[in-house]
Amino acid sequence: MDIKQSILTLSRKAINSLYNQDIEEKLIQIQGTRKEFEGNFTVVVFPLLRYSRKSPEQTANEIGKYLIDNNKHIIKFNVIKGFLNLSIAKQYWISFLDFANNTNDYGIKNANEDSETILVEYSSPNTNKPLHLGHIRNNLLGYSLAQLLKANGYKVYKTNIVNDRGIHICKSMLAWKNWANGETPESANLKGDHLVGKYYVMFDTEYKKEIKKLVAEGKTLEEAKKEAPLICTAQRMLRKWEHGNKKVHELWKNMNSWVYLGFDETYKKLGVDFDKIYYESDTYQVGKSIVLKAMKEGLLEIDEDDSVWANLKDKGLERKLLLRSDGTSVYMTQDLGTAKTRFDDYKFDKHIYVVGNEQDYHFKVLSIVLEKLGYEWHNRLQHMSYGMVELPEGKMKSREGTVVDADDLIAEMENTAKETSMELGKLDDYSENEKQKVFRTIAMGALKYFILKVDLKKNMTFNPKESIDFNGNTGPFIQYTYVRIQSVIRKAKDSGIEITQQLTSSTDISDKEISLIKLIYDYPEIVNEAGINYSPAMIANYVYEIAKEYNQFYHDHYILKENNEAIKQLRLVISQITGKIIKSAMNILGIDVPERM
RNA sequence: GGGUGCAUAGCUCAGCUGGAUAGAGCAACAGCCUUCUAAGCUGUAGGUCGAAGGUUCGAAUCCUUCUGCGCCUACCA
Repeated sequence: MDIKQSILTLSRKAINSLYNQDIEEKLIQIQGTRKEFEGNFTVVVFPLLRYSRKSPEQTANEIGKYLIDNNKHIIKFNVIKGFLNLSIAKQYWISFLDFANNTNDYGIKNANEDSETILVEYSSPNTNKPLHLGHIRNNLLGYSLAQLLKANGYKVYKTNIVNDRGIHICKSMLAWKNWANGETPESANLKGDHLVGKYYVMFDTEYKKEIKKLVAEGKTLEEAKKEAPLICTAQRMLRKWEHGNKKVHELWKNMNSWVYLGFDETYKKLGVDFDKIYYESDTYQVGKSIVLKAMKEGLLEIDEDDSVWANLKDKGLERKLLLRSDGTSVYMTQDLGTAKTRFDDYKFDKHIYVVGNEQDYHFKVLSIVLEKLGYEWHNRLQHMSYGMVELPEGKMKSREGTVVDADDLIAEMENTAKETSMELGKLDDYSENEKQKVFRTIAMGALKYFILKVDLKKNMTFNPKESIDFNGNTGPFIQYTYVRIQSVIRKAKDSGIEITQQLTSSTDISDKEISLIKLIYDYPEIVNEAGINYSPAMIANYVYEIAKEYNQFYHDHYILKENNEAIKQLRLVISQITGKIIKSAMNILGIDVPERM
C-alpha cells in the first residue's frame, strides 16, 4: 500500500476516532519533511485544529501516536510547532525499491482503448522563411507535451498545420521571380528554407525602398504602403493563386518543396515528428464552406460590402471577420476549417494548440465562433500558450533578419559539445560516427533542457553572446549523471555482479539514500502533476533534482567498492532505478541520453 | 482606453491546492581527482520575493490598488 495514501486515510481515521469529527481528505496536508528536521513525511496540523480544539502540539502528538499505533511502517514521530514529522521504516523503503525496480516503465501510464484521444498541434510554420529560436521553443514544447500526455496514458496524435498560402508566401515568390535568376538550393548550395527566406527578406528590403521613394514624392506613409508596386504585384499574385493560375501554382509548389526539404532536416535534428500534417491550402476551403453554410442558416452577419462577420457581443467581445468583402478567407476561417477537418478525422476528446501567447485572443475567439456555429465540441479546444523568446535588443523579426537561426544555433551547440568532449578525451576509442552522435545528443540536450526548464508562460531572453551552459543546472549535467550510472552498471556486469530483484529487507540505509529513494518515490506523482499542468518544466526541474541528489549520493557512498553485499545491492538497485527514471523523464522532454560521454 | 500575462540574488531560473530559517545553477572567491566518469562534489559570499494596503494562526503564493515590461484589441498570419 502506498505510504502517503496510508498516512492520509489513517490521519482521517485518527481525527474521527480522537475527536469524533468526519473531515474531507483534502484538509489533510502531507508534504516531504524538510531536510533540517528528522522524518520523511510531514502532516501539517494547523488546518485540523478547529476539529481537535486543542493546541497544535497536542493535536500533532495525538495524531502521531495514533499513526504509529496503526501502521507498522510509521515508526517514529516528532512534533515541531504544528508540524507532525513522521519517520518511515527502512523496510518500507526497501520493499518500495523492489517494487520500483521490478516495474516496467515505472511512473508511466500506458494508453488503452478507453483512453482519451488528444491532438497536439505544434510547429505550424510559414513556408516563407527558415525556423528560428522562437520556433524551436514551440517545437520542443509541442513534442514534449505530446510525450508528457502519452506518459499519462492518453492516446496522443501530433499534428502540424503548414501555413503554405497567403500574401507572405507570394512575397518570397515574387522576389525570387524578380531577382533570383533561377537560383535553386542546389545551385546556391543553400538549404531550401534558407534560400526562400533570403528572398523574403529581399522583398522587404526592396518594398521599403519603394515606400521611401513614394513618401519622398509626397504620398503619406499609409498610401505608400498600399500603393508600392511590389505589394500590388504580390497581391495580384495571390489572386492568381486563388484562381488556380497554372504558372503561379507551379512556382508555389516548387518553392514550397524546397522549404519542406529544409524543414525536414531541421525537424530531424530537433528530433520532433508528426503523425499528420495539415496544409492551410487544403483546410481554408473547408473553412470557407463552414462559413457559407452558417450564412445560409442565418448565424452570421453580412455587411453591405459583402464581408461576413460573427457577432460575439453577447460574449463581451468585438465582432469577428470571417470572410473579406472580396470573399477571400482570413486566418480564423482557415482555423475553423482545420479544426473541423481534424474533428472529423480523429473525434478528439481534446485538441491542444501549442501557440505563442500573442494568439491568446485568437484561440479564445476560435472556440466561441465554433460554439456559435453549433459545433458542440468547441470546448474541447485548448490553447497551450507560451511566452516569446526575445533577444537582448528585443523581439526577433524574420523580415529584418534579426533572428537566431535554428540551424546555426544547433551547429554552434554541436561545436561546443565537440570541443568539451575532445578536451576530456573520454570517447577516444569511439568511431567518428559514434562520436558525432554523442556530440549531437549532448548539444541537443543542452539546448532542449535550456528551453524546457523554463515555465512556459514566461518570456525568455536569449543572449547569443553568452553561449548555453554545459555545467550546473543543464541538460549535459543530467546526461552526465545517467552516463555515470551506466558506467557503474557496466562495471558491475563486467565483474560478474548480478543486480538483484529482491533486496534484503534488513539492510541499513543512510539518510542520503533515503532522500534519493524519496525522489524516486515522487516520480509518478510528478508525471501526473506535470501532465495536469501541461508543464514539461516540472519534469525538467524534477529530473535535475534527482540527478543532483544522485551525484551527492555517488560522491558520499561507494557502490561497487562497498564490502557489505546487501548494501552494495541496495546501492546498485538505487542507481539502476535512478538511471531508468532519468532516461524516462528525459524521454518525456524529448532529450536523448548517451551511454558514455 | 479595454483585455491579458509577467516581476524572486549581479545574471538565468525553482519555489503548483497558503505552511517551518525563500532554494538551485552561472559568474566571484576557497577547497576536493594514485580508489566506481571532476560535464562532478564541498564551502564562502550574495534577497525589503516590483511597491503599498488587505484577508489569517501563518503570505513570494490569495484579494485590491499602483508601478514597470510584454502581448492582444487588423478585411496580417
